[in-house]
Amino acid sequence: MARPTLRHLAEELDLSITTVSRGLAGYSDVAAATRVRIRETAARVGYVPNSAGQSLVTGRSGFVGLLLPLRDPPVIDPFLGEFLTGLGEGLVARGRDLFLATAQASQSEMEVLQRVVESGRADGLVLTRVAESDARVEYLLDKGFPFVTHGRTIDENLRHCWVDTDGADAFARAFDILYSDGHRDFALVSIDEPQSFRRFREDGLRRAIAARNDPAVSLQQRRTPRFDQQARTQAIYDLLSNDERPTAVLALTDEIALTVLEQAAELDIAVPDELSVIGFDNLPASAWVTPALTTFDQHIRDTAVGLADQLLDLIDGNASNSALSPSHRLIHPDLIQRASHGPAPRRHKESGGEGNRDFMS
Amino acid sequence: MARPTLRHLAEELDLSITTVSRGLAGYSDVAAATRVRIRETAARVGYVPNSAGQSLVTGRSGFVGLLLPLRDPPVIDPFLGEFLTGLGEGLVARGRDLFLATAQASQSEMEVLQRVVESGRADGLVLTRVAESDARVEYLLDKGFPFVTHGRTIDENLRHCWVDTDGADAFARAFDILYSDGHRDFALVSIDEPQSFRRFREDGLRRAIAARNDPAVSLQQRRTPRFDQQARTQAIYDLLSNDERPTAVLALTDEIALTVLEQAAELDIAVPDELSVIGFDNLPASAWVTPALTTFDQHIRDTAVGLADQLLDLIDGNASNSALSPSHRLIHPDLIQRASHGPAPRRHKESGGEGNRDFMS
DNA sequence: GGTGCGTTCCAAAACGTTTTGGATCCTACC
DNA sequence: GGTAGGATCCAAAACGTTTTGGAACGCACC
Repeated sequence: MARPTLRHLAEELDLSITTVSRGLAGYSDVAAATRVRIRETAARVGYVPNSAGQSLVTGRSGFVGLLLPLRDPPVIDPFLGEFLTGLGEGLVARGRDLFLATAQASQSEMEVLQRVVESGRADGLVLTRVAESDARVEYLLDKGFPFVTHGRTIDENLRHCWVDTDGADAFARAFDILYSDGHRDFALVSIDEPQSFRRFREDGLRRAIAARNDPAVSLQQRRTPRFDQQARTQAIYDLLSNDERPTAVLALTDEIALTVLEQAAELDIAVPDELSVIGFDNLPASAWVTPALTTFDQHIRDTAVGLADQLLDLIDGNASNSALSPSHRLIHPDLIQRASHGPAPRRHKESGGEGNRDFMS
Repeated sequence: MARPTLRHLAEELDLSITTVSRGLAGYSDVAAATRVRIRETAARVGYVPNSAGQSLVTGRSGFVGLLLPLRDPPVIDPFLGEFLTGLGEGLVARGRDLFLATAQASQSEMEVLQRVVESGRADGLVLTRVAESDARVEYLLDKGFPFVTHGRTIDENLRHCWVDTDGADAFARAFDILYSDGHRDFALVSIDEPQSFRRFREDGLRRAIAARNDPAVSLQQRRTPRFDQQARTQAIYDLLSNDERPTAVLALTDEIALTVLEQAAELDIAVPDELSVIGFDNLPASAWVTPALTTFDQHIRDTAVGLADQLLDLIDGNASNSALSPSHRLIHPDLIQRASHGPAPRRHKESGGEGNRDFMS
């Protein structure tokens, strides 16, 4: 027999479809003995409810969707695997499955979004990599569709549920560590795109600098397009071969930090003796490289589990909960101290004094 | 209005549900003018067919499933992101979505498999990381359910569709390169688990050695549990601090190769001058590490696209195609020549002669 | 005028499930 | 003996779609 249905069970048991259905669901409506009989036969023939039938009548698909952004240059998100594993873990614990909606390069992400929402293929959505202001968020809020985001938007942080990494705090901590180690000449190497994670990390650094209120502190900034490795390498090369080379570099991501290490090696700049580098992400490569990169771990997997929980609360509870008091969670990244940072080098000019750093503008 | 249905459209257009449905599907039995009218209104109200209704009547869910193995120690598959991106790419091009079934640690993977197959949530399945003999494959063959696997099983390669990397060939090539560079003392560092990719790679190496038929060639082997990094490091340390240390190490995976590089550095063994190392996988870390690792690129993304194509052919075409002449594809990995391999070092004993290597057993 | 055919439309059934609103029978109680 | 109420079961409707098997109409042809 192909797939057994409720009707097959009903016939075999000489019961009605209703009774079989309610027996399986455990309603007190059906006699205990009958319930046992039903369950036994169901188990024996390996009955599994057809999900299309189920979701047609319940209005629930049992799926949570994730929009998979297919980038124009085919770049693989290094966190995707970890993130998905976490989502899967969080979802399966509460009986849902994950569904990946891939956006073709040709059609816009918004079209895919609409298709998913309107077709009822998913009961809720997870959005990643939100932009500072994000059209997807607006659309979903407008539709009243349950969703959570990994990362915040800038403008209106309170209108929907999110989980985010506290990048501002991490960058402030990184700065404090380096400052305490005597560094005064900083550089920030970042990207050229209005991603909100960039905004928070950069702001965190700037606020930490401002809080010190030390005129000796200088900050150079370099921003290049996110997926243009060549431009990035060039910018870092320029930064490091500069007369006013910084003694400490904060990289927006490990990917950038690794390039900093590479270019430092290229220019025979000793890390960490002459240059301290701190990244963010804790990529696997960061542990293998020499010197091993000091960085922050985002706990991507935990973040994803948290997002799954948040979303399921939204779906299972009252969906309008989102509008009333959306849940937010800021995850505290862990500093992974490794070998790429250390005390500031003595400057070439042995001036001794503190505020007397003539190479600064 | 919530989600518009065919009935809403029909009422608005003063047509029957049938006509609207067939108009949208483009059947010739609705007048061209009507068809245009239908399409216009559908687009205007943003009609998207409800997928539960659709799949209930068509028997197709529109989903392809992937079983996500949740490992007991929570290890993240480093290829998952790339693999999924490829799958998504291959599927979206032909109008399907991907669905991830996570297996809880508690329930066995087989239970999840059965649930997916019987519930009709997926029209086909992708299996990864097949074991030398795999219960999942047996089950699906038995059920006649469409599926493809990434990797082959050992025993019966011809009963189902697969795409695999030609690991045997890669390891043979790696051996030939090292042999031509003068290496005679080899080691293979591998895992302790009956994964079929291990089998093929190891066999490829052994056959290449046999083909040379050179009694001067020796091969030491080390196998440790797959996810026990400590045991692995220890085994590699032992191997390299051994009196009869090899001059060339072939690592089953880059993850292993990186540990070899790490331990070589620990023991002050210069790579590649004193030790050549070749890996397999082309992990991102392998490019960043010093010396950069020579390895093979598996083209995971292309592999995944190929799997998607194969599976959709199976689903859309005749499913029994699988039994008659299942499609196989062997992907040729690319050698990525980097800095971790080179000519064999002169041995300490300057014996000059060829077959006169007294430290060998 | 009847026949046949092509065009355009539609009512109804079907997919498999859950839920609603009883129906039936039995027991207990007055 | 009649009735209330509990226990157990079920027929039918509903979810939204696709497909089957016509129906209705107009036109051309003999």
